[in-house]
Amino acid sequence: MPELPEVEHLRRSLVPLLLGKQFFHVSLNREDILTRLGVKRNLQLALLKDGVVRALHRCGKNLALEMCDGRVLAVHLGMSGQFLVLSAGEYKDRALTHAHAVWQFGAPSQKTPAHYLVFRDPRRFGGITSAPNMETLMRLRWSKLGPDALSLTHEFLAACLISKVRTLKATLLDQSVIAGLGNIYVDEALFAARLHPTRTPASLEPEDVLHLHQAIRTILAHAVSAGGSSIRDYLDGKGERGSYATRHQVYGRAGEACRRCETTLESEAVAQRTTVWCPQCQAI
DNA sequence: TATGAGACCTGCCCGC
DNA sequence: TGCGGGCAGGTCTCAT
Repeated sequence: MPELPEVEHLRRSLVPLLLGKQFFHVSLNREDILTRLGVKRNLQLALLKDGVVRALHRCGKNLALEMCDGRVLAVHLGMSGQFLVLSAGEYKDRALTHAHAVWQFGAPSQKTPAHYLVFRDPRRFGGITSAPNMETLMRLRWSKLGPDALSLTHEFLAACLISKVRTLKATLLDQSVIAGLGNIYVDEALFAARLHPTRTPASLEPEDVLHLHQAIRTILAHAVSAGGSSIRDYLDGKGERGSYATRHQVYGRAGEACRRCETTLESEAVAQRTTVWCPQCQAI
């Protein structure tokens, strides 16, 4: 279930593998995973055929490949999405299921694809979006997202929480408020800030907001460094797992002892998501 | 306009 | 051992 740390780690792992490389062949095995923003006619063009990768961008949980000619392909991994770089031998050996889109790429001078970039997504909660340029992608999609959680300022967090009446959990999960947080890191941040997930943002004291801001920034930074949390499906661009799951304080630990106070962690659905908290450390 | 609830989807786990 | 049901969760759509 890739959230901001997993997508940022994926972006960093793909940069040295893809930057300056050219997509010689592309294939799309499921058309319903592709959304086109103003790229109606040529499917191959929409999928970046012949393009040379200029940059990889990220906003929240979204990743975008920008070509030297301006074309853009945005990727959302959903719950089970993977964006893998494989050698020709690995691609043939692994016979990947649910490989919805495949690009063959190599150095522009070679004219011979040496590697495969594979988008696979068994549960199909993710997808790819093509756009003629970054401006179109930003205007039609990314502008609807809140600020990226890694660059979130204390002042902005305080401002966007002040008017909200729903629960903290629901507010922090809302990508239009803050982009990048998902179920794992919201639970971890609320535990670190000692805030109960069902509290309303409007009930927070200024020091609560300060603690929450520090918790979000610290946890995300540590998670990015650790390569993210591999719970089930997540792998980075090289097919490697992240190690941050071993450092989770609450997520996935319902019924176990709190690592701070030994109280048994509780679990309940909040904002339609399984939520784990410590009733002692995170008292309402 | 803001918020909550349901649907989508499939692999995994557990109980029978 | 095999089958069936429940669970997991990010985003979109619809209802309130």
